[in-house]
Amino acid sequence: MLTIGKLGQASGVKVPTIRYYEEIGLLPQAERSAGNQRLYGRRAQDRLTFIRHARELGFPLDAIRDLLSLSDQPDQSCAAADAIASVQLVAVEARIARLTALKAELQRMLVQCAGGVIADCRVIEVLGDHSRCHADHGVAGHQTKVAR
Amino acid sequence: MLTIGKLGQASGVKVPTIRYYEEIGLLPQAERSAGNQRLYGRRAQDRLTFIRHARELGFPLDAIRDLLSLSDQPDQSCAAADAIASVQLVAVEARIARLTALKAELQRMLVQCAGGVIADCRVIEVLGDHSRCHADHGVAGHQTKVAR
DNA sequence: ATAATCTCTCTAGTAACTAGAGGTGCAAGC
DNA sequence: GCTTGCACCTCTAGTTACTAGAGAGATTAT
Repeated sequence: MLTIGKLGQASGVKVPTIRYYEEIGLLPQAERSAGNQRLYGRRAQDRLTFIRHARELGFPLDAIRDLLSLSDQPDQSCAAADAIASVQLVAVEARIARLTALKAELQRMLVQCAGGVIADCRVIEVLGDHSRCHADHGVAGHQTKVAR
Repeated sequence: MLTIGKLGQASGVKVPTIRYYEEIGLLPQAERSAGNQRLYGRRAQDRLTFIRHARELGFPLDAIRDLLSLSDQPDQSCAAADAIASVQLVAVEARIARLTALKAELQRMLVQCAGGVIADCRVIEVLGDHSRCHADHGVAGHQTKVAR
């Protein structure tokens, strides 16, 4: 059995994060030692590694919760797991597209700004006047969600 | 002079967001009508448009704060504004690189998962066992920041 | 035995808002 | 002139996924 610190080292997840995962029910309540300290076995370690790995692939915790409950039912079809991963893939692709457009606009701003004075600065100018901007990020109409 | 609702429509920023920007000092305290309602002139509208546009390009509010104070000093060199935009460009590029790797891994997971049963599901398997994963997202050592 | 380190709980803070409660202002229709 | 209804006001709390810190108790090493 590992203490929380050892588990953190083994899994690469910080100690407060492990406690947080327990608090929100992503990990089960840990067993406790006589002195009330958390103890973890192999199962908990595997589960935490799963969570960490999924986080690294960008899955939100809610999706991970679903994936975990799926992985507890090995006889079910994996269509649901596929669906979650597909949603994640689409989200990732959307973020990439969005960021690529931003990158182009930032590059154009910087290239055109020859390093003069603020009054002539393309960066400031483009930000202040949408008509100077080539990127299509929907200034018309209502608020568009900013992709992160 | 515009009321906050009109300003929101004109700028594409939601009303509570405008109040929030005022609260954190990104917008100055608005003038008030006799009945204590906020009123905005051309300057405030320009400033808000600037903020919105910068947000759309992914700048964090702190960077926008700096850019705004720069744009109030038209005689200064624009090197500082360039630097802020450069930092943002680097951050965007890093996020793109990160997300592109995630996308590849997700695609691989999905392609290999032929739609059987959870027990044989590549999605679940890859998440649970890092050695099955081809993506380089640093499972060794300590926690890596997850790019958004 | 004591010091150092680890762990415990609890609260609060982060970014950038969003949602809701409960109450006032104001313009238009009748 | 009055009422209806929308827009506005303030304030609190919630969101995501944690992180930081205080103050106290548990383990481990010397």
